[in-house]
Amino acid sequence: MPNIKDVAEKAGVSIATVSRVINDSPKVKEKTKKLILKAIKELNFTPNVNAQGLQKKRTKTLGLIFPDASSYYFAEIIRGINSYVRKHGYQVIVASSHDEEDEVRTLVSLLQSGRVDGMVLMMPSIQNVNVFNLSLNSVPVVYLCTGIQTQNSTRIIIDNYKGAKEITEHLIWHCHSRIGFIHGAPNNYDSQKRYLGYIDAVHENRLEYSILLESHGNFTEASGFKSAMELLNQEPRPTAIFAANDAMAIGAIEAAKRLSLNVPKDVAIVGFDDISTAQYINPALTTVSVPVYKMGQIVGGSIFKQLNSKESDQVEEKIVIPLQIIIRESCGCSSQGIEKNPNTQMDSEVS
Amino acid sequence: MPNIKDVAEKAGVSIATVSRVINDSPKVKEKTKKLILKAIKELNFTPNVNAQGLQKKRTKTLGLIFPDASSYYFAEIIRGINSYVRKHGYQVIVASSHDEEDEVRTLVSLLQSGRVDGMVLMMPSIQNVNVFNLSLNSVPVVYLCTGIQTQNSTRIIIDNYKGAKEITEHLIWHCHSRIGFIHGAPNNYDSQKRYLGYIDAVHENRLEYSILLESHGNFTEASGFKSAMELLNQEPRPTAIFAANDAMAIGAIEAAKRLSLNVPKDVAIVGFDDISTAQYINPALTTVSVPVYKMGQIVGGSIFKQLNSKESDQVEEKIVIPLQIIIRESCGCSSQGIEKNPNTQMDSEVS
DNA sequence: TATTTTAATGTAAACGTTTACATTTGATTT
DNA sequence: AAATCAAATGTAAACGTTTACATTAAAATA
Repeated sequence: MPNIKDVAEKAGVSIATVSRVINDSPKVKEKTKKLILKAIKELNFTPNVNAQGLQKKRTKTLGLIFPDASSYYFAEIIRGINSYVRKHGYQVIVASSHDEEDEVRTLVSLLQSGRVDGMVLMMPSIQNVNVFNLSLNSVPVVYLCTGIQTQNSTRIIIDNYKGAKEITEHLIWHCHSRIGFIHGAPNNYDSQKRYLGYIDAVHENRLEYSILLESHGNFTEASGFKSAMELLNQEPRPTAIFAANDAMAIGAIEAAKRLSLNVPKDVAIVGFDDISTAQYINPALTTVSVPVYKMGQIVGGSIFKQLNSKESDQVEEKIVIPLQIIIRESCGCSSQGIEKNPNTQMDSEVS
Repeated sequence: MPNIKDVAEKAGVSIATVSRVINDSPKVKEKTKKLILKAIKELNFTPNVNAQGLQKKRTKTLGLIFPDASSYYFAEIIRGINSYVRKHGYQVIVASSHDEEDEVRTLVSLLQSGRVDGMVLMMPSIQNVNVFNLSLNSVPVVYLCTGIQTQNSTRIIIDNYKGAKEITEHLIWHCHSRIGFIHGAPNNYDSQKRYLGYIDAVHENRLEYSILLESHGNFTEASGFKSAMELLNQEPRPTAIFAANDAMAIGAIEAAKRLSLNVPKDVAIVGFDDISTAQYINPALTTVSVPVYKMGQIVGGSIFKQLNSKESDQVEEKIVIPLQIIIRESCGCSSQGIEKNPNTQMDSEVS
């Protein structure tokens, strides 16, 4: 594999000059530049990133850490981040991990070893907050969908609260008064915020409330099935269920079918996320759409902003991404959307 | 950030000895080893990977290149590869790209720049075969789901042919005699192999065949819809359709519904891949399941095998992964599977 | 033309490791 | 106790870049 020295020899210049054209420094005569470019092309030379990284302390690599479970977000967000970031010549290292300790270890080692210039951390679980403020100083880190707020880092979250409140209000608009809620995994940030949106909508509209209307899942379809079973076997049973994510909503729909209940007539069911399956199940799922791909762009943008700012002027930042509720059939609106509730736009940002 | 020198000073030894314990060389006295380990822990030292990579010419990083489109495989295969590879202390760089040229550029630069020790290349499109044999010599590369066979590289493919043939035969077992086929993207390797399986099943069973039974999509749901429309508007219309992937099969089901045809009564529809949506649509989709996660393991294993072998004894290898057909409702079997065709196990490997 | 100024290029040290080789230490044999 | 050998450690060069500083070449001024 050719190195900078080979290029220098071939072009009849010093390696410093070659390095200058690689990093396109302005101070190289046009003629020599051409010469060097030609040599580079002829030798098919590519600078060694390890050597560059060693010198510059910049690797042009970003690290992403994702929870093992949420493979739907996974693909889309990676794509979003990747497509944005590659325009700037950056690469992306991904690491998924199940347990949190594992995750932190990976994270710290990626950063400390100089492998990455910045990190994106998706950490929806809210335990072990303290593990963090660790050693991430001076390295750009973006926290995605997490309750943790650390100093000098940016946090990007989706407007869970507003989305949940609006979709609950949509159910209320359908004249439901006993609305059940299925929680996601315990300690999960998103789930908790969604619950807050639900409960506020319920209270503000003076609906009936009881602890019996709450059930606890863990974001899987199976847990949604089980939780819905519990809710629907009560007397009187809820006339609507809001599950903290789509997978559980789908499980809930199965449960309703199992109990020979018609969705949405006997019980309306809505979810959160707008996973691709949502539009295909029967009835098509009314849910809150999370613009995962766009999120990727925002994440990338934020990292670069941090990368290009002085250490001193790094500020905490919190970016809230607005969501949109998607009306389909499972809420009781017809599939053609004739009965559509007009009050579904989201523009403010509360969380 | 502390470096090896700091550790050496703190432990009162030379950097060479520290390096030895980092790479756990056997020739360090137990006592000094303990001393050094302690210093490492106290300083919270992590070796700089750029410096290591520069010296050792090993980065402990693998590159994955994926086509931009197939985001379903994406997540699962990454997870599989990642989980396998991290046990060996490796990281994974992902790059997705739409056009092929882009892809090749990324690939070559990743390799030449010393960023990765090996590559996984998912390249289902069969054009530009020549672009390849380029400069990938001596670097472990695994080609995934591609028709390209290069020297000194491993190719891992799924048993498209057998899966397609079996699912077609399943339709024949249901007494269908006019079976339509919807092609995937032009030049796509998987699609072509699946077509071969289809056509052989049709011919071997002496079914009616006509070019009118073929239609061309591009793997998207929309294209499946359009292609199915063409097929179903013919007279006499096919009584069954095999789409080269699930997304198109789902589109085809929509098309049937639009034409007020009952699936599977009026027309049976089957797909390929077993994407997660497949089990939720109505009717649930009969399809061929591709064990994506397991594929990841196999890929990782193959890369390591290459990494640990001498340059000389690298051999071409072709690994064929067996698939399994999943009987659901859209073929005409009842959802309980009472009518299940017993002849659905796959054990041999032909492709 | 001689002198100053500016632009272009070159020299060499640094970045943080690994490792062949040299040296020291300690144990074993005579 | 001296001589030999093995084990443990240290020294220094190398990996391929970047960049501050030094030098040379070219242009502008006197």
